[in-house]
Amino acid sequence: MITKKSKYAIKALIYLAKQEKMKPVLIEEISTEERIPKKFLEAILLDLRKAGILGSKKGKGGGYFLLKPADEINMAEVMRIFDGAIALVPCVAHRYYEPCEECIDEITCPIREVFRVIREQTVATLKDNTFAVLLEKEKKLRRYRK
Amino acid sequence: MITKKSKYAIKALIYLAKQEKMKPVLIEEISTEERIPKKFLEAILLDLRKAGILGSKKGKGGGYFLLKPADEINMAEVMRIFDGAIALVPCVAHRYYEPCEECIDEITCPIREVFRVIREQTVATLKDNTFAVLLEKEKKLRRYRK
DNA sequence: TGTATAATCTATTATTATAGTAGGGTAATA
DNA sequence: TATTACCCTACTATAATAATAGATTATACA
Repeated sequence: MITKKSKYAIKALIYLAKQEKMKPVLIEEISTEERIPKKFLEAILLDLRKAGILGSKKGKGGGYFLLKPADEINMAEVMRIFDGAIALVPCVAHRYYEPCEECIDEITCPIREVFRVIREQTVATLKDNTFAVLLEKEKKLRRYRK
Repeated sequence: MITKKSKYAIKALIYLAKQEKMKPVLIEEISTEERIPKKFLEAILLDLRKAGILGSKKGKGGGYFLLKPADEINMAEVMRIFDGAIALVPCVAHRYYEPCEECIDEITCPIREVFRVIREQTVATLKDNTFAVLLEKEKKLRRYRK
């Protein structure tokens, strides 16, 4: 399961992607609109800034804003920031590789291949979903609802 | 990430699938051969028995054995026993459905669809991998190694 | 230049899940 | 009928998650 941090981060980024470009948005506003605990959101936005996804401005008229266009940010990179590896076992992770500690022989491990395939499928799907795509999906869903 | 319980369960089942059919294997033997803490393994095998995957026999000559042929047991059902839902968010889980507690509106949630696709891909891959398939894979990997 | 504003940093805490361990009880079989 | 091996209950250590509290720093603007 994905963590709340990842989910909150995705929600906050969708909210920011809807804004006028580069216009800073208050933590307070995102917190209220998306119902995310303010202090918790603070830490999340800070991580997104450190990862180079968001920019920030202090003082009056300050806030957070996207540093890149919405079609250049995808769900895979966001989830990796907060949840680490996307793979279900560390031995097939791409950026967070580690041998499975209980593994006797990685080379002949038959389940490794299975989890490698799953990781590739999952990463591909997450990468396809940029925040531009997510905005489009939300628009469509809202139309169908009416 | 998958839990150790799931990994140990898969390893134990592979070990049992290699045995002469219906011949009970001691917990002690599986524990030693697969390097799984014995007491921990006991609980795992018990869960597999309660799930109808394994049978057991007490007393001398007893032990655990597969109740079904290896091609009728797959990784998805095993992982569900120990890790619960395979989905990355509860709102797209098949057998363990729950609304996401922080979700404002499930109908217009754009990430739900993404995680639904990922769940379907993952489950399909896990289901393809029956324990008969895993045994075949292991054989192949051993051949290539030499 | 001062002050309100808003992000940033440092610490602490509650809760839950994981990964075991300990020790005895119970049932089947030679 | 003693042995063998499964079965059950309870406990514990560690780590991760999901927060909260309070002090600090940077910035705009009057």
